[in-house]
Amino acid sequence: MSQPPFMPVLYELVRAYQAFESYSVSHIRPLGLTAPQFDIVATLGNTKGMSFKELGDKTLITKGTLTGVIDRLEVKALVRRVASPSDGRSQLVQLTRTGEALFAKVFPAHLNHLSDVFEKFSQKNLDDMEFSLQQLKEAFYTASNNLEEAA
Amino acid sequence: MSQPPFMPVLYELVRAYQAFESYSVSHIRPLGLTAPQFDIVATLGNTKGMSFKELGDKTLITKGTLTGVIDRLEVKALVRRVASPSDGRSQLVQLTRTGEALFAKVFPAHLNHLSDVFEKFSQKNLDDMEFSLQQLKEAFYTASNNLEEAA
DNA sequence: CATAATACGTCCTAATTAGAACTAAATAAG
DNA sequence: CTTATTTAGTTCTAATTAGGACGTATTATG
Repeated sequence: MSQPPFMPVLYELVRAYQAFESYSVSHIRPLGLTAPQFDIVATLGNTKGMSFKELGDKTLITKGTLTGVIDRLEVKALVRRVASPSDGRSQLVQLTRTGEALFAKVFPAHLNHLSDVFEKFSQKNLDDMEFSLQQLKEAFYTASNNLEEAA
Repeated sequence: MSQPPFMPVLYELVRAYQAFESYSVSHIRPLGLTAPQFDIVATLGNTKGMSFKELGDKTLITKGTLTGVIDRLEVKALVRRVASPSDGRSQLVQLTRTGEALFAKVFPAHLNHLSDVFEKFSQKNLDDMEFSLQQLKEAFYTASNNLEEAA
């Protein structure tokens, strides 16, 4: 009946993530973008574009989902699909002129919004957080790999 | 152009959360449950049931979503809706006999699945992680409240 | 007590989500 | 070179997601 010692960590992980999402969205939503849409625009900013595969790896959005998100950004004229010159299966996604303008306006503002959260933290404090989260992430990766090997 | 010092923390937060979700779902999915459905069953286990409001607060599932999740669990005969005796607006959600049996079988197994991840961590290690995540969560809460006050 | 303001859960809509089947293209194996 | 396997992106389905409108019930205000 006693609670395992790792439960508080998982509880706080979920709450912290949700708090971040909620705070982040409070700034993104009024811009007329959803969180995934903003994520895509932010990822494409200052690049020459990238494939669906690469976009998915960076944003953790799976391919099935990504098709729809890009569709909607294309309707808004913020991104465009371009056939890859090197791979006939691959589509490159790029910001349009409009998309670049939005990125230039909105991305710095979003960083500013986020920076308010971290005002009170020292660099050491941030480093400790990063380290804790890395440890957690790695532990889940390791455990996942152990499952695969067992299969 | 230089990256704000808090970006690595946010990056790791998102990755750690995703890694947790992915690992957790790998155990839940084969049981025929989705993550939110499992979350509800786990939350209702060893209780006399609770209102939608309380369920939502505990699981961070918003009301609009919760109605559908409970609907599907009711179809599976794992939970039931009961009118609240004290509040005419409120519905209590309880596990059925079947739901309790599933909880008794599946919840310990899930804890066991999760415990594999944390094997290598000392208690101090876990405490540090929890502290870091609490700090993060609180910082987002504080920043959100500041926004509200400004409005 | 009568009315106003809240609170609870449902319904609706648009978007995201993952996974599986599918088509087309590239790469590996023989 | 030909076949087999793998990979990229689209399409489809079932479920989740948040937010807002809505009806009903409760609580606060006068």
